Amino acid sequence: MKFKCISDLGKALPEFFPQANVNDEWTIEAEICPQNMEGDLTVNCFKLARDLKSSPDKISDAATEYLQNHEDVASAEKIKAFVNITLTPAAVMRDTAAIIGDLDNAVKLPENECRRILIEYSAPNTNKPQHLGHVRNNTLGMSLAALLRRVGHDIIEINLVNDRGIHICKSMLAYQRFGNGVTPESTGIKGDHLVGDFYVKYNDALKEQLDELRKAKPELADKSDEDLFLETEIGQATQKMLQDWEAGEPEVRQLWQTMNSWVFAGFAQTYDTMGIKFNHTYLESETYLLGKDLIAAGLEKGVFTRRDDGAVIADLGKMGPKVVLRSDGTSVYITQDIGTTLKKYEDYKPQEQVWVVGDEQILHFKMLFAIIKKMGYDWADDLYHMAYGMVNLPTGKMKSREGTVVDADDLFAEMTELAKQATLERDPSLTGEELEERAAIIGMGALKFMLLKFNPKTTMMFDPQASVKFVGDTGPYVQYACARINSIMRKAADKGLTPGVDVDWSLLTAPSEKALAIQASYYPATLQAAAAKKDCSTLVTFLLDLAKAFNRFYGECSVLDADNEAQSKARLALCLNVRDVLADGLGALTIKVPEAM
RNA sequence: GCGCUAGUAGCUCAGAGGAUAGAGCAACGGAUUUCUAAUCCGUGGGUCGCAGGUUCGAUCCCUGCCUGGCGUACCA
Repeated sequence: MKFKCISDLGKALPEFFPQANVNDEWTIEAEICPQNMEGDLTVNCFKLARDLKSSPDKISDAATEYLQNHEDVASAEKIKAFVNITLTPAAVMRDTAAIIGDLDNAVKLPENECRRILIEYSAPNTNKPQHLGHVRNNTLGMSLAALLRRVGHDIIEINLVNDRGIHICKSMLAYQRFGNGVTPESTGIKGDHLVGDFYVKYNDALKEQLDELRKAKPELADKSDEDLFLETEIGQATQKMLQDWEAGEPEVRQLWQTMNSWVFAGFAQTYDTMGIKFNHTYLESETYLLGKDLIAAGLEKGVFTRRDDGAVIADLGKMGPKVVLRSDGTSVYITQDIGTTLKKYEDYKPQEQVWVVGDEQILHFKMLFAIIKKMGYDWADDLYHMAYGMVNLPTGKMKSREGTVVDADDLFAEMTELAKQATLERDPSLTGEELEERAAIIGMGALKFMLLKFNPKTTMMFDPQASVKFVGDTGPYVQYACARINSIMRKAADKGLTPGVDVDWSLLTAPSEKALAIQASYYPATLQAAAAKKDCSTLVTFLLDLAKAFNRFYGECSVLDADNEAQSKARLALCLNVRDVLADGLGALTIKVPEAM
């Protein structure tokens, strides 16, 4: 399918082995030959043994003999049960250019495999600004959306903002008591940060009252903060505020509206910096009552049962019983999620729903999906929790109490500033919008790339010192490869050099040229595999490998100063294809490419 | 206790049963009158947590153990 000699080999091999258990659809794959081995591609015959019902040794003998006589093959060498193939330069370039020259086509899934997928991510609370943990979530969510969209799926990006509840009332209460009527305008502080400051003030005040309480009543000293919350004056006042909110008390509602609007304005700015555009934002204040009716209906149908203590539960077999409605009739977390899951289904009729949510909620989502299934919705099988690990710092976990939380906006500003300094070092003449834009692209590219490099499920370490660099396995490394190609293109254009239509691929014989073309040709398969696994990190690895292959080529082969003009044109054509692949891949991760660096 | 998850170079991480286990950073040594050195080339660095098992072949699968993280709410 990809390389002609490999697909020919796939057709020919079964003829050598009449006992083979294969049909006409049977194909074989070649891998890129390891660096330390002689060859361009390698066929692993161990893997073919089962289908061909013969020994790896005999298969590799047959494959080697067949390939040695193939017109595209310069040499084929058998080592153990591997066949290492060196292709003729013309064959390499013909086969790879066919793929990368028609990227759009190569990358898209067949229409019947394209689905409508709803992805929910970010899901912040409106009581404080976003931090590094949100940045990982946002990056994973937006990149997954872009990746799936690139292979042809119809993607809907959803945010569900937690804008109500006791924690929201905490910042509101602190503002009432200590706010003196300040606003984002009067202080010049970004709205979400201003509200977050009051959340901090609240916790300080609460801690003070808890300390006093424990001093006054030594018998309570061992109780947890949670247990003592309603024993404090401020705790009671907060509880009262939540009740007033639920009763629709105008003054509380007004304050809530005002402070939330500050936070939303702040979030909008954060999302804009990252390049996030949600198709829709649900507000929990509008959805938090949704699940209750469903529970009542399910109770009648026998999906749920009422326990002796009055709580409604779902029996989830091995996972045990799960309370879906408290004995006082109020909702729990999962009740709302049941409601919003159905609401999202009704609103968008997706064929698949994805939640980008931390891995501490794995069990919660298993239960949610089991409940939806139990309620009789077959599409419950197409619900997917993309669980990702926490972000730790060299000092340990991020803790707001210890002030170690890395703020999202601060981080963006820092990355951009460092990118700006690095950019100015190379080109001091840059100023104004061009400088700002380039710094933003490089800084944000470095940050997103760094976060996407890790497998989503791993608990990752964020080292501010190391993460802030732009050398090595970084986004700017890949961007830089693109910038180098752009520069070559500009100079080529100055000389009136264009690839033209009749590229003579046979002129590209250097090992680094062949390796570059072969690496690039694996892009569509890599992209589709990453999409199938919902894992951007494999694409990141691929782009690094490709950029590395390009930089090696760059050092070895001159485009503008080649042996002759035909070779220059061929190399230029190769470079253009590579740049398209790199830019396309970064685009599928929502990372932009600067024109120059 | 039970469940999930991780343990790979000094550090951060890749390695969907296959070759002599890789990359970046850090260390050391080289490359620029040359299409951008945010680059390239090289050197050193490993009992893949430990012990068994399955297999022609195990970092990968199975079992047990050790160590860390998370979960096990009528919290979200």
